[in-house]
Amino acid sequence: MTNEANTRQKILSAAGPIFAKRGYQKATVRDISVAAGVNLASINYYFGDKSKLYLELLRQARDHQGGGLDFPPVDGSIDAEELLERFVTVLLRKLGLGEEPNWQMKLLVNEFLAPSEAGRQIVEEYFAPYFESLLTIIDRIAGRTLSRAERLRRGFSVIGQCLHYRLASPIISMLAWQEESEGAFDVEPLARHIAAFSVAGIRGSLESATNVRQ
Amino acid sequence: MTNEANTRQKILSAAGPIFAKRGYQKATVRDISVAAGVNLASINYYFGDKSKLYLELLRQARDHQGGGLDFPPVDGSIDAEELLERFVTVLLRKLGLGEEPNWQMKLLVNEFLAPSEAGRQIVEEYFAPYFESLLTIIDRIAGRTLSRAERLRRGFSVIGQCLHYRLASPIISMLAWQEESEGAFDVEPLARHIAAFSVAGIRGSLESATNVRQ
DNA sequence: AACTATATTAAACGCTCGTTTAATTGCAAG
DNA sequence: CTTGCAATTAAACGAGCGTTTAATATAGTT
Repeated sequence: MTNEANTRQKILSAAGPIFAKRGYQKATVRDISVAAGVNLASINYYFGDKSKLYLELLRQARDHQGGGLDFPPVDGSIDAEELLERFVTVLLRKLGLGEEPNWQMKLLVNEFLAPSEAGRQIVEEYFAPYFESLLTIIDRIAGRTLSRAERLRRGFSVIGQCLHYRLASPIISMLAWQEESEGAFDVEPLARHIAAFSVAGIRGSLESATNVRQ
Repeated sequence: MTNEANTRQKILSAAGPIFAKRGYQKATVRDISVAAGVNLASINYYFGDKSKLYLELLRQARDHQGGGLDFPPVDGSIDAEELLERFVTVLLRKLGLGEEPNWQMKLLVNEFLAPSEAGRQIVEEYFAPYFESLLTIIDRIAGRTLSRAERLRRGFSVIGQCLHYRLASPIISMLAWQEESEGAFDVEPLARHIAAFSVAGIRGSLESATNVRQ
């Protein structure tokens, strides 16, 4: 009993970073067992199989994804534009701009981009509330009632800009090779740009939005 | 001689869609040989190994990526905002919104997101000119001279919005489940939204851009 | 001390993969 | 007809993978 929780926990601790770094397919149970300092067969003994271990880690990541980088509450006391910039800042940080993201966030982002059948629901449970709070910020910036489709498109425009810096980072560093761009893609200036761009975009696309058939 | 080009071509034709659909890792040489109607060993006979076949296909994709969806020339005779909307429309189509993209584009996008050592240069050669032409459109919309960093950030904001619909499509269909959103994410209305959002974003972020330290 | 349920271990199983081998075919040149 | 070379084939190789097994060790109970 004293050891059950022990090796089980050792497996979980070792597997998280490995799954996050290599992805589900390329992460091998042998690597995990070695990193955990436990026998190979222990993984199947405690978790049944590789996929169940992965699912357990995904649930852990959803439930307490460490880091303390939680989005500020969306209340009425703060300027909406300021709120958006904070939202973008936190999201960029969570996505790993500036520093390495923790394995929990990596796992969730991986599932976000290529959901497995089992992981789909978990990711939805994690991201949906954040996305909805972004939509309320957008409502306040727009200043008028938007249709569901209008809100979604503006929300995706914000999220898309942020995700791009995490997804296309190899290409970005290829194109942004100049020394003059020094620091231009650090979190703070980047968040300022995305927030300013988006505030103008949200407001500016309002008049034309009424003409868009949907 | 009559047969050399024959089986070689059969392999190339069969391998393209398979690599595009499954990705490099999950695509197996056995699947390819069966689909091509060719002996398993022929692949190594003609191409050396799996990675060299893949590289050959990547080069093919870069050189003549079919579909006739080329971006319109960026000349001065057309309104810059109109140009941007066309650019976005073509990009969304290339990315496979609305219909299945051809395997050439899929290969290039896959490499774009997770470049292999060998493929990195090929992807850069393909995307760089398109990206630069987007930057000139942005210049005209901005109406004043931008620094390299300012141009890049605005370019990435446009590209990021477009890519998001290809990358996060599973999540998007999860969040946009409503019937009222019917048609709101088809190519044309989506392109109109992204173009309008971006034009406003490009112009609106100009005044604050001067205050951003970089 | 003997028993029992649990935990750990080394080894092997069965499968898939990319690749290689060695034999055979097809065909044009001498 | 025979020689020689390119092309094709069936088969196997060897490595890596997730998983299973069967034996052993450990600790709690009576």
